[in-house]
Amino acid sequence: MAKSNTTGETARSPRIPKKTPPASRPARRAASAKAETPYHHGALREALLRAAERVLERDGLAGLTLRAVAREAGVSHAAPTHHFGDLTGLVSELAAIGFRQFNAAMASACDAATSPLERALARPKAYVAYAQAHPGMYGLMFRTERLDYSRPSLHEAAESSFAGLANAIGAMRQEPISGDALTIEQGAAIARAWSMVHGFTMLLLDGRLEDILERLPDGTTAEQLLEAILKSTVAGKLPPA
Amino acid sequence: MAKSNTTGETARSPRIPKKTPPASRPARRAASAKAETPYHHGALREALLRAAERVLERDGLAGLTLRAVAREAGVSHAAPTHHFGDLTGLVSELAAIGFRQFNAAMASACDAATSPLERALARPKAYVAYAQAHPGMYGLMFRTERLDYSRPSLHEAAESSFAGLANAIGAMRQEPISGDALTIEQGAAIARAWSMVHGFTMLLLDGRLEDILERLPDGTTAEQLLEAILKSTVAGKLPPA
DNA sequence: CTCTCTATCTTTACATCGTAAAGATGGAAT
DNA sequence: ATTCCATCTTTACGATGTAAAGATAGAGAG
Repeated sequence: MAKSNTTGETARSPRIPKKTPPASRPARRAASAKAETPYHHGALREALLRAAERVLERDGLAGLTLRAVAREAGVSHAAPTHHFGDLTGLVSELAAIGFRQFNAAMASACDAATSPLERALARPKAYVAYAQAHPGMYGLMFRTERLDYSRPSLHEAAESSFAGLANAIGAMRQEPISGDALTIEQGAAIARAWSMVHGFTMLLLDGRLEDILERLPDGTTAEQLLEAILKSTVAGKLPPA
Repeated sequence: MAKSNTTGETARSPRIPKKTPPASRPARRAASAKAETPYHHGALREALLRAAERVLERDGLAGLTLRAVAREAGVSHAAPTHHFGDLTGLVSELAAIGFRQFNAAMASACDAATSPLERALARPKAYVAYAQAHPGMYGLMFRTERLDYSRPSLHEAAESSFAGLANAIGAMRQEPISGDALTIEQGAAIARAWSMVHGFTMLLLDGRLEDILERLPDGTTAEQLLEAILKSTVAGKLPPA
């Protein structure tokens, strides 16, 4: 039954050029401009991750297999093993990339906001927008059971995402969130905001909100529904302008 | 790539005894008291579904395979094909059972409530409680991508679950929900309630609320956190006692 | 400059899975 | 009593994850 190998990870040292990284291999592969898949050396790890993201968004979670990624990158089916050790490893590193993209999208949306109302709506709207733009990635991050959060990259990226949420809630309540202690009200506020947006996103991606959307006036969009939810939630809780 | 056979379904007529159903097979398998797996005849379909639920709650979603279910039921690995046609078929029928259990749990919790506050909290609390008691089933119903909602049993059970939610929201707002048209406020209220409880449940089952729970006063439980969320959400929106 | 080492990649192999198709079996209808 | 056919088993095939052994080529030592 798959043996549940969570500790795997064969890669001894992921091929970091120690000396003279540039111009050491002069003319083996025509520089690296058009070399999508640098045959035996170079940046296979990154190429595999890019290939994995392509496969994921093209074929969905079920299509994201070690062999499909290797095919997409043009290498043998066992090549990913040396870089990620495991399917769990590859998937976890890709999820870490997803969390970083996700955090960046929300941060930039936050920066663009001006009024308090905008600042309150910017994050959740960016949250849902990212999931709609990258449904495969969002599913990888929140639907898969095959993630190894003990990996530093994934742990850090997910932690950073949570910290961003906590800070946003703290800012909205005008009381900075401490790093190591929360009141029950603070915890409830954070959990409520995250639960609502995450739940909305999952239900939306799963098509389960169609039953609601098609009963709303003419062509109401999911974004409008989300905005209605957010405004009714945030009503009266904003700091005075 | 699995060919995505969604239409499969071989079963021509699922062996419904047309005449003289009882006492027609007198003493082949020692009645049906201790006969867990009635060899060649009887209720293999139901036995498979029971076996599937056992496998699911024991080994999780990843362990729920056609062959594992067949092993658990003590039949050959191809036997489920004639009853469910497909892994999608088996999984969808099991999910339908899950939805029915789920609906029954929430209905009985609703009936037991007396005060308006209790009535408002009973459903969401029963929702989360069911998911915690049957994490495999809840994951099957809401995490799997391999469900076929065109199957009548699953469609009906899921629809009934949604109707129960809509009615509860309508009762709380003291304005019965129409079957075919919703105002934006009604849709937002339904989507908000569902999103929040579903999101909370998913985050809780995925262990993602641990970061919050361990920062709360001493040993605050998930139930207490949920109650704090619900009370702050429902504050001032209840009909007068 | 040559030789060896070793990380990287390929090949081969195996258990498991879903699914299709053909063979066996036994209750039920004629 | 005999035939039929739904049900179950057997066999087979392609796909997957993973382990292990073989090939390759860049890097470092002499």
